[in-house]
Amino acid sequence: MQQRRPNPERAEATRSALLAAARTLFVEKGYADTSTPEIVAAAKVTRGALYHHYADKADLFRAVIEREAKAVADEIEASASPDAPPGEALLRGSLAYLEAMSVPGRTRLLLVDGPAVLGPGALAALDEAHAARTLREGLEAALRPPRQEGAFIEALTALLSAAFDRAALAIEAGGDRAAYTAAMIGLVERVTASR
Amino acid sequence: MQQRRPNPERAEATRSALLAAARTLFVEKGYADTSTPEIVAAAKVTRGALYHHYADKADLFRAVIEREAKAVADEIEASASPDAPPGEALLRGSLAYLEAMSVPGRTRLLLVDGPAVLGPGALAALDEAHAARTLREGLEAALRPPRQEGAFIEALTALLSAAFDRAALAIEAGGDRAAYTAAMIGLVERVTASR
DNA sequence: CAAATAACATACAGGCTGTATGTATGCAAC
DNA sequence: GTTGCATACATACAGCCTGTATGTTATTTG
Repeated sequence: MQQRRPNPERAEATRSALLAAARTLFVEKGYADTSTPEIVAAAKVTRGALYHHYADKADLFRAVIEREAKAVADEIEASASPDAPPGEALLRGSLAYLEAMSVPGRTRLLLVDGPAVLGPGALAALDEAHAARTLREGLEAALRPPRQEGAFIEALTALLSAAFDRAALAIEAGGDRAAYTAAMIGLVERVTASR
Repeated sequence: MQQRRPNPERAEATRSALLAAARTLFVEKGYADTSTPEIVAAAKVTRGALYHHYADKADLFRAVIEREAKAVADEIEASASPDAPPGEALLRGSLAYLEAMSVPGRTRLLLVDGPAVLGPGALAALDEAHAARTLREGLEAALRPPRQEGAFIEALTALLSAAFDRAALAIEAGGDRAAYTAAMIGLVERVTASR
C-alpha cells in the first residue's frame, strides 16, 4: 500500500508542528479553552492543514495523547532492568512511572483532559497497551504462584494503577513528593507481600 | 441577611428544574456536548433564567456536581454504624462508597467530566470536604496509634481514594463487580493490617 | 400606592467548529 | 514533456453556541 508518497517530508513537518503547538496549548489552557485558530497560529500553518491531517479537533488531541502515552511507556521500559527479581522490578517500574509522569503537562493531558475528551474507556485501552501492561505483568510475576484468580489480579492492577495516577497528580499539584512516593511503595509492598 | 425574598419558591423551582435537566444531559452527552439551549428546553425555561441564577455554564455544572457529591457523602454517612470497631467501620464505608457511586451517571459526573471542567484541585477539595474525610478518619483510626507521620497518612488516603474511584469507574464500565470489590477490600485490609 | 428589585425574557455580537470549495505542486505514465 | 491525478494545503462560508446587554413583568416593602 501507499507506493506514491508525494512530498511526505513536508506533510510530516506540518503534522509535527501541529502536534507540538497543540500539546503546548492543551497543557497551558486545557482542551476546551484552546481553539483551532490558536493552534494553527502557533504552528504557523492554516486551519486547512489541520483539517487535512486530522479529522477534527478531538482527533488532533488523540494524536497528542497517543504520542505522550507512548513516551511514558518508552521511558518506563528504558529504565527497566530485565533480570531483576520480580519484586524489585515492580518497584523500579513504579518509580519510573512516577518519574515519567512528572514531565510537565503529562498529568493534565493523560489524567485530566484525556479521559474527559476521549472517554475513560479509550484511555484505559491506551494505558493497558502501554504503561499498565508493565504493572500487570510485574504484579503477576510478584504474586506467582498465582494465589488469586485472573479477574482479581486484573482488578488489583487497575486499582494500583489508579493509585499511581493519583500520586502523579498530587505531586504535580505541589504535594509532598516524598510522602506520596513512600505511600505508593508501601502499597506495592503490602500487596506483593507473600502474606 | 436576606430579609427580602420575593417569590422564592418560584426561583427555587426554576433552579431545581435546571439542575435536573442539566444533570440528565450532562450524564447522557457529557458536559462539552451539552448546550445551554438544550438544557433550558429540557427544563422548560429560557436561557435568561439560566444566566440569572448561574454565572455561566460551568457554574451550573458546579452546582450539579456539588449536589451529587453531597448525595454521595450523605449515603455513606447514612450507612455508617457509629460504634463499630475502626477496622470494620472503614470497610463498611468503603463498600458504601462503591454502592453510592453506582448510581447511574455519578462516575461520569464526579470522576470524568468534573475534574476536567472544574480542575482536579476543585474536585479534590470537594472530595475532602465530603467523602474522603470519612476515609481519612477511618484510616487514621485504624492505624492508631499512628506509626506513620501525617503526610504519609494523608498520601495513603489519597491513593486509596483514587483506587476506590477507579473501582467505581470499572464497575460502571461493565467490569467484574465482585473482583473489584474483593480487590478493594484486599487493599484496605492489607493497608490497615497491623504489620 | 409608589419605588425598588427579583425573576425572568429577548435580542445581539463575537467566536468557534466543521465543511465546501479553490489552488498549487509533485509524481507517473504515456 | 505534457497530461492526468492525487496530495497538501488555503480560503470562504454556514451554523451554532456562549455570554452580555437590554427590556418586561410581578412582588415586596415603605
